[in-house]
Amino acid sequence: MTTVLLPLTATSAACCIGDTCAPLTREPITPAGARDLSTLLKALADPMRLRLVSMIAAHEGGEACVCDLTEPLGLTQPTVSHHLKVLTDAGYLTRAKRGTWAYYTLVPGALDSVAALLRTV
Amino acid sequence: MTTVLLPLTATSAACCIGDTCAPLTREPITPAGARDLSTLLKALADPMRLRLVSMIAAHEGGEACVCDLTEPLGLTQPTVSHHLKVLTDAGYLTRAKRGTWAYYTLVPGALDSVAALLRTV
DNA sequence: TCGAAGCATAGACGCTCATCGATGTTTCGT
DNA sequence: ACGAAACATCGATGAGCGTCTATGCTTCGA
Repeated sequence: MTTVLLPLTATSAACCIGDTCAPLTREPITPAGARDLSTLLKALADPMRLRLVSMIAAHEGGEACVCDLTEPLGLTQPTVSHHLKVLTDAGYLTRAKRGTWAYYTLVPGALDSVAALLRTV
Repeated sequence: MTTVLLPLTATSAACCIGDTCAPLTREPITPAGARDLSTLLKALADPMRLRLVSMIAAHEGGEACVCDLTEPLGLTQPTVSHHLKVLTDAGYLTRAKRGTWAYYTLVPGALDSVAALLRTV
């Protein structure tokens, strides 16, 4: 499955006026919304995938190929490719193939979208 | 295990000046930091637990007992108690027992702390 | 043209986790 | 004192996931 979930818009974020939510009794998250958000969080809820995202963002040019990421993580190449696919399918990364190399880049605003969604829960 | 992980401080958040990170080549997340953040995200990366957090926050008084949450979720009481323990151990909820009832409350700023950490990845 | 390099995919294995039924513990009425 | 109610804990089970080895596909250089 290669469905892209991001970007998502924080639709029900107009709850907090000052620094606190005045009426705490807004409506709870919908079951479908909870399922979608949990899918996004599951993709990030792994130590190696978090390090992958961070290493790609910290790499020069904001992109990195698989060969750059395998050795510092101590994982095999298929495992790294698997994690990169999970992150790409969730919408956090994009893949650009140049020659024999596959360069992965962080999607701008992807992490911020999830962070914004977290406050709407 | 009942170790409380939250609250966490976003120590390396002084990266973005305007709306974009000027040097994208900051240092990547540490392995221990990735492990801790993944633990926090794992606790939230479940549809029922997201709905629990949302339902507790939306409930009157900002608190709810187990009996309030079992029926709308369609889960058994032991399963709901299990999820509430996971969320409490992660630092998202607090437990206050009054009589035979156990009232759960959302920890203020817990979700915002994780959201802030997400942008530091 | 052919071998090598980079990467993706397939299949398998072991572990974690979500959920359940059963049971123990505590507290409140009667 | 005793039964009932609310909740936590325990043990089991089935599904999902992270990781590996093996293999296939694509691209480049000799």
